Amino acid sequence: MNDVKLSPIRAPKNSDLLARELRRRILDGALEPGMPLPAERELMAQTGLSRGSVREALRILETESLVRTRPGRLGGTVASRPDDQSMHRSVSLFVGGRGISLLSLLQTREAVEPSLAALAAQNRTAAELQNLIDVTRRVEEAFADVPHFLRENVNWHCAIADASHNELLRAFMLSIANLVYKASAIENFATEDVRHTVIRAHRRILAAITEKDAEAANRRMARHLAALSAACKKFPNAPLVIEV
Amino acid sequence: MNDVKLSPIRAPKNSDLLARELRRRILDGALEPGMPLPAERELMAQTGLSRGSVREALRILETESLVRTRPGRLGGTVASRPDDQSMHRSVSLFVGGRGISLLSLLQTREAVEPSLAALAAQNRTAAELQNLIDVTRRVEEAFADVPHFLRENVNWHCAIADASHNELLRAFMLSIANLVYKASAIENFATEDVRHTVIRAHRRILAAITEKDAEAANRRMARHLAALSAACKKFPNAPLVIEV
Amino acid sequence: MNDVKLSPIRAPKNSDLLARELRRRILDGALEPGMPLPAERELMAQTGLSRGSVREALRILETESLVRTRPGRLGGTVASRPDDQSMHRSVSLFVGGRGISLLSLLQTREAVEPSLAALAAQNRTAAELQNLIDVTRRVEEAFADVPHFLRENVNWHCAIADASHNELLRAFMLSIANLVYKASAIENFATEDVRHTVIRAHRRILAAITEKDAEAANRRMARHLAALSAACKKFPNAPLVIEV
Amino acid sequence: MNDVKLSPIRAPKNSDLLARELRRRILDGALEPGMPLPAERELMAQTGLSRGSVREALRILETESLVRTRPGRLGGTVASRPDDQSMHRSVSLFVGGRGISLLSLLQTREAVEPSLAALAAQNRTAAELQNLIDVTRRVEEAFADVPHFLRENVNWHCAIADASHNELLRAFMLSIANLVYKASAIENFATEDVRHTVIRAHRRILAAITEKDAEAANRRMARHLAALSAACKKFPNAPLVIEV
DNA sequence: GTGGTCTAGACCACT
DNA sequence: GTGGTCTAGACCACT
Repeated sequence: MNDVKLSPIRAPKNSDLLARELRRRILDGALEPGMPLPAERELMAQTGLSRGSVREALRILETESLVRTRPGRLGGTVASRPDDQSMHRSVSLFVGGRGISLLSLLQTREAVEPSLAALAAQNRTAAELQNLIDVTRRVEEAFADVPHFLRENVNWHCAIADASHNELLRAFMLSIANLVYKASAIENFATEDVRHTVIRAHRRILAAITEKDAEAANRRMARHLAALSAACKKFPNAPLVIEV
Repeated sequence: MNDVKLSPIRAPKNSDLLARELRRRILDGALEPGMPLPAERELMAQTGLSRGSVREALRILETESLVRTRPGRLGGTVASRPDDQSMHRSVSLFVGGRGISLLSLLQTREAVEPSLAALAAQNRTAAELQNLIDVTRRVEEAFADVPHFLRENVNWHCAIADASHNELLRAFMLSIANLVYKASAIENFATEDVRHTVIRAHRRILAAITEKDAEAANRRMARHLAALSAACKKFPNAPLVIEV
Repeated sequence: MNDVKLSPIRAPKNSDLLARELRRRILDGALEPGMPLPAERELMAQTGLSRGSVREALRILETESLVRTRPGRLGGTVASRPDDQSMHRSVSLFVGGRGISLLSLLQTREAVEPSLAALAAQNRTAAELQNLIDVTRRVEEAFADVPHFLRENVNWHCAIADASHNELLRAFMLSIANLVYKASAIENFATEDVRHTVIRAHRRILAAITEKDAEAANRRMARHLAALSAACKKFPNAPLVIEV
Repeated sequence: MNDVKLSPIRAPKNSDLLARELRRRILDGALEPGMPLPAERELMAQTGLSRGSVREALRILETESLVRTRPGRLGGTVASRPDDQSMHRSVSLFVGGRGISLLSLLQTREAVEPSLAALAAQNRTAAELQNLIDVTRRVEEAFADVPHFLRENVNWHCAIADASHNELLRAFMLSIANLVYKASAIENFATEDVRHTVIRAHRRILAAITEKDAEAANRRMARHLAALSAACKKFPNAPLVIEV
C-alpha cells in the first residue's frame, strides 16, 4: 500500500518569488527604509526575469507599502515601511469589501479607544501632554464652524493615540475613526448639544491623562464614545465612504 | 499679490487607473465575489491597454485580496473579498515592517479581546454557545500535549470572536492572536501552572457568556489576558515570526 | 453572463495635469488676463514637478493662447485670453491641415457675414456707424491702388463685424475673410468693374445699417458676397496661403 | 537724418523653430496624416537640440492637433490633422476665455445653421438623405426620454451638417451646438410642447432637403432655430460648461 | 543620461 | 482559450 500523501501544489509565479525574496530582505532589515533597490534593468539581469515579471513583483510590494517607486533621473524604487496610510487602506478594503456596518465600526472604536486613553495616561511625555492641551483648545475654538470642529475632533483623537506609544493600536483606531468621520461628516449629527458634550468629555479625559490616571482615562473615554455612538446611530443608514 | 496655490501633482499609471476602476466595481457590488472578470485579453481590448498594464493592475487587486487568479483552461480572474487571511497579511506586514514589539501586541490584544467577550455575551446564538462549550472542553482534553493545547487555545479565542458578530474586530484580534501564538509557541512558557490558570479562566468566561453577562465577560477576559501577558512578558525578546 | 464593460484608459501626463489645473483657474476667472502666474521655479516647488514638465505645461497653455510668456528681468508668464489672432490660428490650421477649398471658405463666408450685417444693423452704436462711414469712404479713396483697396476692403468687413457686438461670430468671420483675402490678393481678380460693384454694394449696406434695417442689411450683404464669390471662383485653383 | 525703421524683434525659441518647421511639412503634405515623425532621439540628433526643446516642440504641435504621440513599442509621434474635436477645443477656449454669452452662441448658431441646411439640400447624397431620415425617426422615438431626446437631437443637427459637404462650417457649427447642448441639458427647457415643435420642424426641414429645395431648407431651419433660441432664452443664466 | 513606463506581439503550459 | 512569460523599442520624467 502506498502512504504517500501530498499537499496541493501550485507553482508560484516568477513575480511572486521575486516579491517574496525582496519582502524578506525588507522585513529582515537587510533593506532599510529609504534604501534603493536595484534598478529594474539590474533586477532583470540578476534574476534572469523579464521586465514584466520584475514590474509585477514591484507592484505587489508597492501595494504592500514595502517599496515606493518614483520615475525620473534620481528616481527608482526604494524600500519603505507600512504606515497609518497603508493600514487605513487595508482596513478600508476590508470594511468596504465585506460591507461592514457603521454599527460595527462604532463598536470597534468603543473597544479600542478607551485602552488608548489608558495607555496615553501611562506613557505620555510632557510634549505629548502639551500637544493634547493645544488640540483640546483648538476643538473648542472651532465650536461654531461644524466641519472645522469635526476635523479638529479627529486631530484630538489622533493626539490621544500618539501619546499611547502603541503604533499598532494607534494605526488601527485612526483608520476606523477616519471611516466614522467620513460617514458622519455627511450628516449633520453634530448639533450644538452634541458639541457641548464633546467639549466637556475632552476636558475630563484630558484631566485624567494629565494626572496619569489610566483607569479614569479609560472609563471616561468609554463613556464619551458611547455618547458619540448614540448620536451616530440616529443615522443608521449613513453610507460608508470607501476611498482607496 | 498672487494667490495661485497648486497641490503636488503626480500622474497616475495606466495600471493604477485600471485597478481603481475594477476596485470600484467590486466594492460597489457590481462585481460580486466569485464573478469572473473579463479575461486579460478582453481587458486589453476594452481599455486599449497593453498586456503588461493589465497584468500589473490585476496584481495590485490580487495583493488587496479583491481578486483571485488561476491559470489554465478553466482558470481566469474572479472577484473576491478581503477575509481574515488578508487582514492577517496587512497586520503582519505592519508589525514586521515597523518592528512592533511583542509588548505592543499583548497590549493590543488586551485592548480588543475583552470587548469581543462582551459582544459575544450579548450576541451569541445557541449554536455559537454550544461551539464554545465544545472548544472549551477540547482545550482541557489537550492539557497534557502542550503544542496541541496551544493550538486549541487559539481556537477557543476564535470561537469567542465568532460569537461577537463583529467581523472587523474579530479579524483584527485573530491576526494579533496568531502573531502572539507564533511568538509564544517557540518558548515553553505554557507551564503546567499556566495551563491550569487558563482552563479556570476559560470556564469563568464561558459562564458569563452563557448567562449573557457582558460586563462579567469583559472583566474576566481582561483579567485572563493580563495573566497571559504577564506569562509572555517573561520572554520579552521572543522574536516575532512574520510570514507572508 | 458578464456585464463588466470598461472604457478606454489612458494615463495623463504630468504636464497635462498641470496645464489642466492652470487652464481651469484661468477659465474660472481666478487668474484674470494680465495676472502673473507663479514663476517656473515656484510652480516646480508647488507641484513637485520637474522643470521640463512645467515648461511643457506652459507651452500647451501658450499654444491655447491662455498665457503669454516673456523672458527677462520683468518677464514671466501672465494669464491671457484667446482673441481674434488665436481664433485665426486654429481656423487656419483646420483649413490648412484638412485642405479646405477656397470654395468652402467662400460658402462659409456667405453663411456668416449676412448675419453679421443684420446684427450690426440692430446693435450698432453711433460711434460704430461713424467708423463704418469713414471706412466706406477710405475704400472708395483707394479705388486706384488695388492692393490698398483690398486692404481697406478687409477693414470695411471688419467694421461691420465690430458693430455686430458678437465677438465669436466676428472672430470666426474675420479669420475666414483673411484667408480669402490672402488667396485673392495674389490674383488680379479685382478688376475695375469688380471694384465699382464693391463700392456700390458697400453704400447700399451702409444705408441699411444706418437705418437699422436688419433685413435689408442681411439681404444686401448676401447679394454682395455672392457677387464677390463669383469673381473669386474664376480662380478656383488659387492656393490657400496658410501662415501660422 | 535717419530713416531706418525697425519692427519689434523677438528671438523665437528653439522649440518654436522646430515646431514651425515640422508644421510646415505637415501642412505641405510632405508629412501626411499617419506618417511617423522621427523618434525624439533622432530629432535631437538631427537638430542638435536638447530633449527638452524637442519635447516642447512636439507638445505645441500636439496642442494644435498636428501630431499625436503614443508611448510604446510601435508608438512614437505621427502626423495628424485637425478635426471636429480640435475645432471644438479652440472654440470652447475662445468662448470660455472671453466669457461669451449663451445669447451670442444662439445668435451664432442662427447665423450658421440655415446655410448648412441649404447646402445639405444642394449637396446631399442618397446615403446622407437616408441617414437623415433614420436620425429623424430616432429623435421621434426618443420623445419620452428627455436626455435621450436631446442627445439624438444633437445627432440630427450633425447629420444635416454632414450632408452639407462643408467641413469647416460643419465643425464650427457642431462645436457651438455642443456648447449650447451642454448649457441646455442642465435645465429642463425641453418641455413636451417644445419637443413636439422640434419634431414638426425636423419633418419640414427633412422634406425640403429631400426635394433639394435649398431656399426652403434655409428658411425652415432659420425659423426652427429662432423657436429653439426663444426656449433657451428663458434660462439666460444657464452657465456655459467649458471642458477642455 | 539614466531609470521608470508602456506597448505590441510572440511563445509556453495547462485544461 | 486562458494565464504566465518574454523581448525590443519607443516615450516620459527628473537632473
